[in-house]
Amino acid sequence: MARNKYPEQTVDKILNVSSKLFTTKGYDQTSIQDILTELGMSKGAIYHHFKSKEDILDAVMAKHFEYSKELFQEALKKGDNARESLSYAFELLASHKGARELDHIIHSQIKNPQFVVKSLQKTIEESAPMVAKVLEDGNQDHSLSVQYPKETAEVIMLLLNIWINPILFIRSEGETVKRIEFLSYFLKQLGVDIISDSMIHNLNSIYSDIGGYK
Amino acid sequence: MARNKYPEQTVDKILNVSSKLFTTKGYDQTSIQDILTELGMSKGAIYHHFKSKEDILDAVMAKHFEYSKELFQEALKKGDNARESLSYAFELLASHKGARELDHIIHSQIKNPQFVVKSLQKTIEESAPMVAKVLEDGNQDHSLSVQYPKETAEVIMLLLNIWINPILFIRSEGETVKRIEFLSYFLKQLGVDIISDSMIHNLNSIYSDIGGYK
DNA sequence: TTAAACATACTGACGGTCGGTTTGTGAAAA
DNA sequence: TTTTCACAAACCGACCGTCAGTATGTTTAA
Repeated sequence: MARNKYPEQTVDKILNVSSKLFTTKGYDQTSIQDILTELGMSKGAIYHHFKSKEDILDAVMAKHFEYSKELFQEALKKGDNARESLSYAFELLASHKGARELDHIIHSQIKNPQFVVKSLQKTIEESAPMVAKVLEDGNQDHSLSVQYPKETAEVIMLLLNIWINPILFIRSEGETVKRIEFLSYFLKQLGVDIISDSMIHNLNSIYSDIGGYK
Repeated sequence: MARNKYPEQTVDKILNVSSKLFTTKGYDQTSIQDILTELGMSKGAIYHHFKSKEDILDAVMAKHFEYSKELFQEALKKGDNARESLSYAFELLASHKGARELDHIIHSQIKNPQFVVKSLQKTIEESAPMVAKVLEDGNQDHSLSVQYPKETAEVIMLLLNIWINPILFIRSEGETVKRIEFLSYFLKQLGVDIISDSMIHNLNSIYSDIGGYK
């Protein structure tokens, strides 16, 4: 089989299988051959579409972030003002439905230093600016009052992704609840009162399901 | 040469050379052979003392954290109360003298996902508890008033290590200054008023020297 | 017919293993 | 006290399997 009519489908297949293997086995522990075997393809195929293994990882990450970006933007459309919009968006991301999609990624981060670092960078470069914009909107429509919107946004996303998410650090359920409470508390101090009790409950039950607790 | 009288010296040599190579070339980019060549030793020697390449990395990290731990504990002895002690300790860590020791480590993190993740874990598991204890002391002697000492400590150390440190994210000098200001501001909100203007200035000039700015 | 889309055989480097060698050490024998 | 010797720690280096990446060929849509 050569000269496929729809090479984009091939690229998609490669990304899907790679994503699955990277997140289940870990990036280092997944060989190109593993991907090829599962795909029933050849090395020529993969190296025709991607220039290196890391190039595949980058594409996988980009795809996932693209998805959560759309999810987030969609949720932002709800609510009467910026504060409510942001609340909705977080609630959605924290809901089972939304989080499930990212389950296997989140869960496998500990095995994947590469994943952690890449997702850190994407968090700062892509997610945080979106949140920052909403915070600034909130300052405009007076639903929020945030002194450092850009920095606050980065810290929120950073803490959510690597501190509260119970993957990097094995801990008990209670500890995660306290972290979420802390985030809520300190966001209030900063004039961002968006985390509801139901959201704390939701977040915690998600993390509990994922199995990050000892 | 076999059956060296002082094997600890051999272990030390291995760790020193490994640390240097890991931090200059990156962990993945440093081969066991690179280490052996620089040491003038054999594979048998290295695999006699360490069970794997990652085992060497762990030992290197442990050694560095041991050093900064001692530095921190020493600084804590100064000051009339917990708040002042903590201020001193941060000031020391932020000073040129103290930070220089960690220069090459910090500077090379971007090349080293393994380094970032390991240092994240060490930060939470070792550094943060030390800071948390001081915060609690501060609650006792009424020099501080912190509602969530444990969580606050973790967030401080996390932000210092991976958010303010301009290694993971290339940025301009002004952006780092703003992050430090933000940290100072939000610590005050949390009842931890320990970051002085001179410290902000110091931190920034350090990061500037290291060359994390574009 | 041309170039994109694959296939296949191969290369070099790397982490780790393993059988073997050297030598410090502690205790028994002289 | 001195000598001897068994043992294990320290070290050597050839070798192996694996893996990312390459060189070169073959097929087929346009």
